[in-house]
Amino acid sequence: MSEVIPIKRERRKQARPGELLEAALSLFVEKGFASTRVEEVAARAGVSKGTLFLYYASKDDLFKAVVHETLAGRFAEWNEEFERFEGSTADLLRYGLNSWWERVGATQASGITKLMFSEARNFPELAAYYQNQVILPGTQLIRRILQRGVDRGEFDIPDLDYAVFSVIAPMIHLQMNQHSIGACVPAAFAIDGQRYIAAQSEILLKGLLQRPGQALAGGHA
Amino acid sequence: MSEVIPIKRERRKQARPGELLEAALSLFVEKGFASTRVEEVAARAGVSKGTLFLYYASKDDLFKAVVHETLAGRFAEWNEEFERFEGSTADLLRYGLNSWWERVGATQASGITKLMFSEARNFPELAAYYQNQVILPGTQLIRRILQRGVDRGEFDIPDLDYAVFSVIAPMIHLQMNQHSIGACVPAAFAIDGQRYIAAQSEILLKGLLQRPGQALAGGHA
Amino acid sequence: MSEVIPIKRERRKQARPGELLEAALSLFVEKGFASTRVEEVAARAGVSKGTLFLYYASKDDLFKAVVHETLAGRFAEWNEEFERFEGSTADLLRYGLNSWWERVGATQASGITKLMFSEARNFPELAAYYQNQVILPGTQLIRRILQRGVDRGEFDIPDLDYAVFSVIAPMIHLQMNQHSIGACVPAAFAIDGQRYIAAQSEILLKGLLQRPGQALAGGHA
Amino acid sequence: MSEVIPIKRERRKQARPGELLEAALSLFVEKGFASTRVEEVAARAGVSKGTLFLYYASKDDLFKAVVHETLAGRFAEWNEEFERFEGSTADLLRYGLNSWWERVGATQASGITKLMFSEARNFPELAAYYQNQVILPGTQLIRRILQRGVDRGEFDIPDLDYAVFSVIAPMIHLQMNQHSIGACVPAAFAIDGQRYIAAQSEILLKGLLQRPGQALAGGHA
DNA sequence: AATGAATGAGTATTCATTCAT
DNA sequence: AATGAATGAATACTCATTCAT
Repeated sequence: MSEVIPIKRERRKQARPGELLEAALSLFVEKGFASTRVEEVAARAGVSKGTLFLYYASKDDLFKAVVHETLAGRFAEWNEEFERFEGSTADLLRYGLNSWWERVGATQASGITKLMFSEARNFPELAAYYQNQVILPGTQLIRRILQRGVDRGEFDIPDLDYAVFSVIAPMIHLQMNQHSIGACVPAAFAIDGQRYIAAQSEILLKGLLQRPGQALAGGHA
Repeated sequence: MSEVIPIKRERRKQARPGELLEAALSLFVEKGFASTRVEEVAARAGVSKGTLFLYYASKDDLFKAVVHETLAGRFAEWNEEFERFEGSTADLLRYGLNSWWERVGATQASGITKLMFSEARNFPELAAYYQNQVILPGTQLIRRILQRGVDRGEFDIPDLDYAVFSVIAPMIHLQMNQHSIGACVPAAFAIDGQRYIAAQSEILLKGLLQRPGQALAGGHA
Repeated sequence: MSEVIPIKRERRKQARPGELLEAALSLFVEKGFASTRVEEVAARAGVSKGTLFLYYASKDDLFKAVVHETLAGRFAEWNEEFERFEGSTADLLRYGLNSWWERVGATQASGITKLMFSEARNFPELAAYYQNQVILPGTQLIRRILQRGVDRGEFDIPDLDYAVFSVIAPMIHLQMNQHSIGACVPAAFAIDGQRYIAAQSEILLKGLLQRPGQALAGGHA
Repeated sequence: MSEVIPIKRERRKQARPGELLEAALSLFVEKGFASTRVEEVAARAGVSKGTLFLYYASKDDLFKAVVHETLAGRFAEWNEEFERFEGSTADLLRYGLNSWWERVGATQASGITKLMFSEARNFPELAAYYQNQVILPGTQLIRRILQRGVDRGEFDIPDLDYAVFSVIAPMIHLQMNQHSIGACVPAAFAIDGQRYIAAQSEILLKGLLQRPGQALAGGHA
């Protein structure tokens, strides 16, 4: 009874930065950084313009905070998870892509990719950060998975370094689409993420798997 | 003697709109629509700000013109070319991807993709245009190629509608990368387009091709 | 044990307004009224912004309080002191200037002059107050001293009303300099107040004193 | 008749910077730098806000330009003029002070002094410039005049370095007054510049002149 | 057609002031 | 009394657009 329950003001203060970042992410993704007014961000977060500047010193700072917050320490957890996986590498890859879809692709967080690709050249410093925090660890994670397949005799991959893009490309494409053209187009044309992931997984896996007793028919049959 | 000058001037005058569009495309791709100043566009095209407005009524109009100009009638020619192709569908696909790389991917024109994905939500009207002029015809072109493979017993494609993305995704990814992160990152990390196309082609084709006498090992071998 | 704290607090509380005025005076003098943020004033006084507004209803009010506090009842004491002086009027003037230097010129209080001259036109009401509380009484005090010299046959002053400025001008100049250019300039260029007062006193007195048996050589020799 | 007379637009363009500086000087003097809005300056110069920024990149830049413009090369001319003077040094000093009053003290230009003293600490870079362009040359000019008087046996000046302030102080005081308190006070209290200069000149000269056959009565008669 | 001077609506940012705690 | 989070009016500065030349 005498316990001091955190009251309105206090509770809100704690929540402010997060609410602002969420609002900023969605608006930056929607309209781009330059076309988003800080006042809109503040309004969507339910505060006044002045309050935003209490937490972030400038619009640029806000952008940086959005990127850091959304990306920070994404991969530690996943690395572990995949390290412990015990099934076939094909299943690992399927599982990975589906997990990614559920945890990232289908959520707000996926917008950050569109944001980075759209604004990279205006924020080279952030582009470098993204390269180091997302692209490199992501690429390495995928590379380790593919390597596992090769090591276990499951996969046959001539150019391992570039094969990772077979996994990355659909993820990028799906995210970019969702947050741009896909959002402007009648529902009939919209891409179904789950079906997309399923279809790509199967083609991709068939493309990677070792085929007992035969070489690729390729080239000039 | 008095002939040379008028010719030069005339040619210049004729060239203006094109020079402006070219300048605009590269700047829009570099910095985004909102962060590009019309004065920069004019300067890069070698004319004054006022002159730009002689040709395009507004910055938005300029953007639309850039998109229309860059996209107009892209596919008619290709459709025919592919219709006449006589080799295997695998080769057709390889040829298509390489052609695309040479004629689009490796050129300025590839920037339009980044532009469209970045700005779609601010120009829904253009997004629709892009959908109709590029995405639909492009998708259909690819779909026809895949269908050809299926019809001829070369390919085995469970979900044809979504299989087209296996071809599209790498093209999108490559273009987006080139004009964003890829442009901000040390050369060592840069992606080699030709190698990228080659690697993806082979994985993709292996993933699509009919495999005599066996089903996909899938799931839980 | 429980006595010490309340005393401290009490003393603090009593001291607040004074600490705030002191902080405000020095900051206003340093940076001007408009460029000084109330938050800085509060910080320098060791309280929060909100607390300042507990004591002064607005920034303007704070400014007025600074001026009133610093100027209030400056002259009553001096008038008496000078009234009782018994030596020569030259000595009285010397004594007056040196006293002023010690009690005002060399102290924080001198800043108020810079402040008033800088801000007068934005605070005409305060300018009037300053005119009445400082300029008029100051002028009259000096005028009485000069009159004393004339009455006692020590001084020869053709235009008594404007002669007072001979005394005032160096004081103003010295104060203005101290709190502006003088504060921005290498020590080598700085003006030594005491030497300044001494030098001006002597020239001034020589300029005022009766010269037995001869007229000014001046003008049209 | 066929002569191309500079037309409205062109003529105005040439005049712009000067008109802006004039407007800025008077407003800065009136209200201080911080309290003057650039829009007011533009309005007083008869142009829009945007136009001001066409000529001066920032409000700070405008301020610097005002100072430079008003002060630049003030002293070259005067130095020469005084070098050629042939009368008594007393007359030279009288002439100098009256010239100064007519050419500077009574004009808009005098406001710059108030401006510099008020804003020096916010623009240390300009304070240094003022020190070098105005205070130093001004001091030296006056010192040379006083030295001339000493050299010719006209003046008796114990502390020459600080004696210059006897000349400077009234000029500063007069200017400061004019542009601050003096502008806020009923006409009855206003200082008459010419009378001020006259009164100070005579007291000052009497204070500087050699007195044949007697020392200063001073100190302790 | 071409220029570039001029405009003013639009936007990021600051800061005096309020008020819930 | 004291705090400091929140506000929003105020202001410097930008840039698409106009238009006289």
